[in-house]
Amino acid sequence: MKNYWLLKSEPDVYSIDDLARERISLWDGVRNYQARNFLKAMSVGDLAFFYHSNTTHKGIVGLMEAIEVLVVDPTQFDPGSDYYDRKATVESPRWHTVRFQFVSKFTDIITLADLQYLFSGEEFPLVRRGNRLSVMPVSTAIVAELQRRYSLSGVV
DNA sequence: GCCAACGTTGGC
DNA sequence: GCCAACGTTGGC
Repeated sequence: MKNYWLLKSEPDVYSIDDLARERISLWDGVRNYQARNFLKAMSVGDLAFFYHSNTTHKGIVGLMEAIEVLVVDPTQFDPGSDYYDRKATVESPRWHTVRFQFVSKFTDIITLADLQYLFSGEEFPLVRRGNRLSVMPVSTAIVAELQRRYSLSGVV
């Protein structure tokens, strides 16, 4: 059973083009427990929509695949990192994450405005007002609807 | 730049 | 354990 997710990133920090270039990326720096718990629930082979947040062109821009799960986020141990967590220890790390591989960049961005038009906040937490969650599941109903309306290269 | 909607922290 | 103050995300 393949699950679908959506992960937000500010393109100024890390964009779909960065992932397209690097091909593989460790999704480090998540410091929210709900988001982390979703990361921990991912399985190898799961697909994740890549969402550009906090930018002029907000929306889903591509797709990536989980290739390694339950990876200990190394930035939690690095005092020089923005994501350093002094309460985390190597013996009992707090933050686990996922390594992703680039799948596709969509020809056309699925804009936030489109998503707001298509889905209610009930259906899709992404479009819920004030929602800040950076990692969330995407229901199969939403995936099907997106597939019906857009050509989503890489979505099966 | 504003501010809604949280999540976290720390005093008690 | 409560909750006020503070910090952050992210749309607008």
